Amino acid sequence: MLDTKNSMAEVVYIVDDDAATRISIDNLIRSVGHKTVQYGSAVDFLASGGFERPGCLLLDVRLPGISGLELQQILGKQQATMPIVFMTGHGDVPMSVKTMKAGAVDFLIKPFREQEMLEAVDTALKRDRLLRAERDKVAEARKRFDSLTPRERQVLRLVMDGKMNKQIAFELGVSEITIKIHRGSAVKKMGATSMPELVKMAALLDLGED
Amino acid sequence: MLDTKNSMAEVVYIVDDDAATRISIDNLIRSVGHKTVQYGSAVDFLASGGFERPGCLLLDVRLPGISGLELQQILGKQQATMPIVFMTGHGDVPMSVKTMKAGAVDFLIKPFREQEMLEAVDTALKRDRLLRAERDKVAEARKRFDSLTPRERQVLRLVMDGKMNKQIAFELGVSEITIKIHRGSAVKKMGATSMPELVKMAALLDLGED
DNA sequence: AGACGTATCATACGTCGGTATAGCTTGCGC
DNA sequence: GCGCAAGCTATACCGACGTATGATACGTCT
Repeated sequence: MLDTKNSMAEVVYIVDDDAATRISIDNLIRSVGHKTVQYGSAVDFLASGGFERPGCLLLDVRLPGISGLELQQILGKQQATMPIVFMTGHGDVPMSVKTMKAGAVDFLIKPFREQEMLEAVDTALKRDRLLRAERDKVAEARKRFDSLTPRERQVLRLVMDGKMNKQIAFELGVSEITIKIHRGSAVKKMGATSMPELVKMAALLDLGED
Repeated sequence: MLDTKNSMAEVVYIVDDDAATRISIDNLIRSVGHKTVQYGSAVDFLASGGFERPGCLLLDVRLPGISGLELQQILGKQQATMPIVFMTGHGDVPMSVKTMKAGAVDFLIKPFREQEMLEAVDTALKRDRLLRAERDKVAEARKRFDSLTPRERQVLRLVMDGKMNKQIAFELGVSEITIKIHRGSAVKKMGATSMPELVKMAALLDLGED
C-alpha cells in the first residue's frame, strides 16, 4: 500500500550531469511518492527509451553531448510528447521563452524552491495523463478506421458530412443499397453504437470537420 | 486597395510608456500593412475597450500604474483572450516564464530584431483569428441552446448520449411521441440539418461528452 | 378571463436507416 | 485455375425517425 494514487506506472526522469543535484532532486521527488529514474546525460536517457513511458522529464539545460534544449527538439520531432520541466543555473530569457514556446511545462532557475518543483512535476504528470489519454483514443480510432476498405472510408466521410444514403449513392454513382452495405460494415468496424459516438470518433480523425 | 489581406479590422495595439519606442514600433508594424493604435499606459488601453476588438497586443512589461504583467492578469480574468507579445528591456527568466505560462505569444528583449517582432505579431494575429472563430462558434451554439425549453435541453442531452427515442421516453417517464416532439423542435431551434452537425455543435457546449 | 408557452398524448402516414438473402463481377495471391 | 476480398445490385422486411393533425392540462402574464 506504499504505492498509491498517481504514481502507478508513472516515472519522473531526472537528467542532470551533476550527481549531487540529481540525488537531491531525486530525494525530493520520491518524498512525495513518485517513482524516479536518473540519467547523467541526454544520450543515456534516449538510449533507455523511457521517453515513451508514462511520466515526465526534469531536464537540465546544460548537458555534455546533447544539451537539454536539443533533447527537447529531438523528442518534439518524434510523436513522443513527454512533458518537460527545465532546470538551469544559468538561464537567459530567450532560452526560457524558446523552451516554453516549444511546450515546456516550466523553466526553473537553480536554486529553486522545493514547492516550485513539486508543483511543476504535478502539472507535468497531469498533462502527460491528459495527452496520453487523448493519444490513446485517437490511436484506437485510427486503428479501426484503417481496417475499413477504401470504399467504406469514403462512404463514412460523406456520412460525417451529414449526407443521406441516397445523396451519397448519387455522388458516388452507385445504388443506395450499396451505400447501406458499406455504411453498415463501416459503422460495425468502427465499433460505434450510435451516431453521436461515431461522430465523436470521426472528430478525433479529422473526418468531415468544418 | 491599400487595405488588403489580413489587416481588415485587425488592430495591433502598442502599449509602452516611452513615446520614442512606441513610434518606432508603430512604424515597423504599419510598414507591413497592419493598423495600429498606441497607448502610453495600461489604464489608457483598458479605458479604450479595445481589448475586445480583433487584433493583438504589444505590451511593455514596465508601465506606470498598472504594469504589463498585471494587465495580462486582468485580461485573463475576463473572457478577453487577446494574444499578447511582451517587450522589455529588463526582463528576467521567472517573469518571462510566468507570462508564457499565462498564454503570452512571445517575450522579446529590447532591442529586438525587427524580424522577431513581425513574426511574433503574425503568430499573435493568427492565434487571435483562430480563438475568435472558435469563440464565435461556441457563442452561437450557446445562444441557440439557451433558446430551448428545459425539456428540450434535457432530451437533447440524452440524444447526444446516443439514446433512442424510446429509451429517452422511458427514462423520463413519458411517451415516445412526446420525445419526438421535443427532439424535433430542439433540432430545429439548434439549426442543425444533420446528426453529425448537431453532435459537433453539442461538442462545443460540452453536451454528452465522454 | 384570455392569451401564451410548455408539456403531455394519440393516430396516422411517410421517409430513412439497417439487415438478411441471394447473386454478380473483378482483381490479387497462391 | 482456385479461393478470397472487395465491390455492386435487387427484393423484401422491419424498426426508428419525423411530422401533421388534433387534443388536454397547467402555469404565468396581462
